[in-house]
Amino acid sequence: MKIYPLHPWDVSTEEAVRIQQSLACRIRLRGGSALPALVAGADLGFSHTSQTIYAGVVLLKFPSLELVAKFTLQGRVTFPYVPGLLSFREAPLLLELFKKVRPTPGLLMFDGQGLAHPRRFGLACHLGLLLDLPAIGCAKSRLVGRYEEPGNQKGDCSPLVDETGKRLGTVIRTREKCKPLFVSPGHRISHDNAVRRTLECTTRYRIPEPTRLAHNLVTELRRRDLDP
DNA sequence: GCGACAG
DNA sequence: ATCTTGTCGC
Repeated sequence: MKIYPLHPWDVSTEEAVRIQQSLACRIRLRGGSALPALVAGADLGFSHTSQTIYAGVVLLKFPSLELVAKFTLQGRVTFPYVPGLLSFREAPLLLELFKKVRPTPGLLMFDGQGLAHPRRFGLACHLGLLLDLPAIGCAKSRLVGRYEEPGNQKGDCSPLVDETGKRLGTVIRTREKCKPLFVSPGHRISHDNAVRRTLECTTRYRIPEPTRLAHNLVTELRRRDLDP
């Protein structure tokens, strides 16, 4: 896949914030109505004993969600975890891995926020922009925004809004009796289509298949690399 | 100063 | 994120 190198990664936290502020205006919140043929899920796994990190990307056929390819790569962490700057910690290795991914999927799903970010530029926005593809952020918890608890049935939604009342994303009950998911557009997709695609990618688990399978992939890779 | 804070 | 067995509930 092709990557658009819009900025350096070896930066300070202050520079990282400025990069996010300068790129946020390039995010497009329209699109995603065309059915993708393939959906990609990406995730990272960390080691507790070393600085090693494991990246994984899975390609699923859509809408059948049949797994058609897996890609992995390991590297080292070079940036600390700072709420709001997650992409500077995770995106470098994921981008390296995406260079190996083929064929190019029509939609990307990430474990983290998209628009629902302090500067409206979460991980899904950052990667969606650098890969220039529709992207969705599917986070397991809230970073910013307020919301009312969604209903208890699978598919029940509640808007996530900022202090002004402007929409940042959607809180979705993807499975009964489980904590909801925080879904927001990453790039080239609308709120409604981000919600629609997320639900279409969700089966019997709380986490949508793309990111769930990508998470399983990096977890087994890490354990096969540390145990033996 | 205190609480909040994606992974 | 990561360390962990059983266990309570559907």
